[in-house]
Amino acid sequence: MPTDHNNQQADREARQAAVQLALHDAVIELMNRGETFTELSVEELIQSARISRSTFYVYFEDKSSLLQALVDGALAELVSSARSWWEMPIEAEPSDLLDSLRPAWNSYRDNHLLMAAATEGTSYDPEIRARYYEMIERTATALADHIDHGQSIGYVNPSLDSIRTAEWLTWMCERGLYLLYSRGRATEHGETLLRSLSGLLWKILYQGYR
Amino acid sequence: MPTDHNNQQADREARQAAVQLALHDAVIELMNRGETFTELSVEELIQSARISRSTFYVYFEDKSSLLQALVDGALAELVSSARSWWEMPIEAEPSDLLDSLRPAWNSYRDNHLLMAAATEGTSYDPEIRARYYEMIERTATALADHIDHGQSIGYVNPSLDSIRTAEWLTWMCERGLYLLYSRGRATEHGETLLRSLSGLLWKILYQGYR
DNA sequence: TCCGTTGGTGGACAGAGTGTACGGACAGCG
DNA sequence: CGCTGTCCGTACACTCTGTCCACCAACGGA
Repeated sequence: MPTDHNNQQADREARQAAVQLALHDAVIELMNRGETFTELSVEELIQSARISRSTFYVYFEDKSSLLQALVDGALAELVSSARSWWEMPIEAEPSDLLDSLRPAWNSYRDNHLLMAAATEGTSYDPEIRARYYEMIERTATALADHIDHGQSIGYVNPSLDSIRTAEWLTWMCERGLYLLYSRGRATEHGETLLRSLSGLLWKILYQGYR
Repeated sequence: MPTDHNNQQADREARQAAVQLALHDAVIELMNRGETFTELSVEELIQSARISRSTFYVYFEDKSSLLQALVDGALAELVSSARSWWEMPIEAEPSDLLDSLRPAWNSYRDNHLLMAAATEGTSYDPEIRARYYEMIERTATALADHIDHGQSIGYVNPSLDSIRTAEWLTWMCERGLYLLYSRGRATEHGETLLRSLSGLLWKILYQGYR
């Protein structure tokens, strides 16, 4: 009896996952044609995903809940991929910092359409706003902790206000990535910008102390 | 005859300006209640401004052209208010940089609702996007020129790639201001963040050279 | 004063998109 | 075979946008 109930639940989840995957692919395809998620209508989505309107609303309350489902993983992955930066060894050199930024950079790159959709959703969707800003705050907190820790050990510039510095630097990274990828300039300038970012971060945080 | 024609033109412009002012006030009021410009409907706007729908469409093609008219001045003012930074004297000290940032900071603060509307409009409105990004690029270019000039004279860190550095720093400032003001945290944190921003900019650009 | 012109208004309406309800078709299971 | 669950398509009410147009008030000129 309970086993049967769990089986039904598992089946529903599998069906939802399948519908979500079809919609994910539809979103990616339509966005790759130049439309923003904001501009996409539910009609366009269901047609591209080849599901009926009724089915869409069986599994998702609205377009916002679809976006939440689509970006939750990407947001979490971005936060955790930044860990290589915080876990960089104490005796690291500038090239090590550059390498430690790549996981997060690549994570954003790989999910850049959804990340852009989330960024843009912050302006009209309270739930997306909450989730996205939570990601920003978690990243800034991790960076502030990294600064605090580095200052207590001696490899981070001790004159920095860790919280405020972490905020500014987080905003800089997040905005740069959004602008870079949403404007289709990553192919030509991505590596150059990543290197200059790494250089700036090194200069701000570590130069003279590491 | 031409004089008469010019009189009619002037009258129309005066009428348009009056309608635009009513709509500007409506926008500010509605946004101050927590709505984003994106979320505002033309219906809400005309009701708040106490004009008819037909009148709105006599003077504005759509909501986008209203926003363009509303933000053009604010965008131009922001760019020109940053000039105090570029024109800072060569022998300036950290506190001078802090002071030179205030005009732009205050300009953003005073127009923050419209600036937020423009930022958010970049995700669904090509014309707003073009204008807003032009503002960003003009600011980044002015900063890059400032860096180049400072490097040639010797008061800016010569190891910086001026173009890329200018881009990152512009994005940081722009994003910080948007997040600060759109999330209603400026009252508690504005001054602190401005000071930490100034400190970071000094450290990146001038420390050891000025 | 009268008349013509102008500008704003409100109402009507078509179209686009959203979200809901529901009947029909079909597959799977007991 | 009958029942159940799922997906589908259709219909529809609602909201909002943008357009059209008749009406009216105000104004200026003769």
